[in-house]
Amino acid sequence: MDTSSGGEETAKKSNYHHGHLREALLDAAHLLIAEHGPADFTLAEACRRAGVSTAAPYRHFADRSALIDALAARGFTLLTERLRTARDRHEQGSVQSIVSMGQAYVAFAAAEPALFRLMFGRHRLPPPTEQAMAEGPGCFNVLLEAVVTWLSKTGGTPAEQLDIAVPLWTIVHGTSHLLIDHDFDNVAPGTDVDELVARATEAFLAGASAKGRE
Amino acid sequence: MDTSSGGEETAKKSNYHHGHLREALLDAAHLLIAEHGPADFTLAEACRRAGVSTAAPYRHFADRSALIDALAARGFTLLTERLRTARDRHEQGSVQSIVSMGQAYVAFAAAEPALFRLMFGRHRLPPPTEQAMAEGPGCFNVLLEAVVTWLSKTGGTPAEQLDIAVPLWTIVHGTSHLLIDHDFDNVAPGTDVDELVARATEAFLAGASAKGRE
DNA sequence: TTTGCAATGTTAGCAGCCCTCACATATGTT
DNA sequence: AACATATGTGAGGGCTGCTAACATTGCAAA
Repeated sequence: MDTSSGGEETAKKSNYHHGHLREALLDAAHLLIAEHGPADFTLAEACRRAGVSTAAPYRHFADRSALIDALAARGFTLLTERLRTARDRHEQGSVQSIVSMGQAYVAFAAAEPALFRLMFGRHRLPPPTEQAMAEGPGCFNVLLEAVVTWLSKTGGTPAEQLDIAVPLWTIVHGTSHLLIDHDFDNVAPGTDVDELVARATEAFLAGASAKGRE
Repeated sequence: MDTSSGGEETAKKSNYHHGHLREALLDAAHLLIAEHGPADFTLAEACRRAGVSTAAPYRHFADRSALIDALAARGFTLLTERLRTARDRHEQGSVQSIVSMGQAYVAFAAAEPALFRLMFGRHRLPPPTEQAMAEGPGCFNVLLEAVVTWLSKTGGTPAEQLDIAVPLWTIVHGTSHLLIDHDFDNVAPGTDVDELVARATEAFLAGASAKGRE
């Protein structure tokens, strides 16, 4: 992802016009929410880090929350990539492949807790953005495809894909939240989330395919 | 929960000293976060609703986030009650009883999304409060007990309780978050969360007990 | 090349928020 | 009755998001 690769000196001539302000603000915001959490994120501080006045962002974003939305969009792109990579480490449609995706999902949340919260936490009632409609599914589709393949191997039908994929999603999504909110610490300290995901996924798939067969 | 039962007129003599300010502020805050979300909650607005100056809260709470913590504590008490009630609607340690608890968990999140986010979203690194240590588990223990009973019926051992209870928790917790963040809307609109919880829970328990027996 | 316009930056300033401090008022104890 | 304590108020500092008017730059047509 590293968007700041080599910039900085390519066009240092003017210093009145920043040049990459939009990206610079997103980078600064990314660092800030990682440090202080999404709630305490301050537009003014991001401006300071980008070396720019507090009015500058409004040339690139409608308001504070628009910047945050843009950051979330970045996150979905990143997560989708990670899921594809994880999926491709094992045979298409295998349980291992599905488990691997789940582990990658949780690992992403663990590595970028603030970003993860941002992505899923903007509970905006306003019309689900076009973008959100495209990103969310884009991400979920990676799982759906794998599930369809798995179903075809275990004698299921594509019609059941949501019955399988959604519960799997809840498992890894719940694990992610509980992990980054430190809720395992009080209740089950030292939880190995990779193993947790693997066992829960395998048990669910076993139970689900057994049920389908009865 | 209605904490304001009958108050208001019992001691209306002075009106300089409010009398129930702490509770009144919590009630106002509860309403406000339900209306505008936890992020946009404003201490000043809560003061306005309670009919009090913006300096008054600091006689009862260290700061804004202390008030929010108190609200979260209320939430855990409430959730624990709901779980107990749900559990007792079916035979002790039955799958139905466990499913019922999961559905109550999700129903709580659906009814009080802002409160739910508050309870689990305060990712404070500062020492896990004594209270948090007591509340979190207090809540989780309701599930743990049911799982132990279930294990004893299906030939498992109490040592496996976390291996069963934690995945179940991730399912309902993930379902709750995805539901209140409207993430099902894009991907699986019209999802019946009660059925989702029931099927996921049953499939997981079936798969887990089959695995234990092999 | 020069001129003009659109893009992108700045400063100044408003309103709102959290929080503190000094002061006012009620409560209850001796 | 007198004091100590608890709980309220008002004023104000520092920060924030955002807007408006102005300044600077880059680009494209004349």
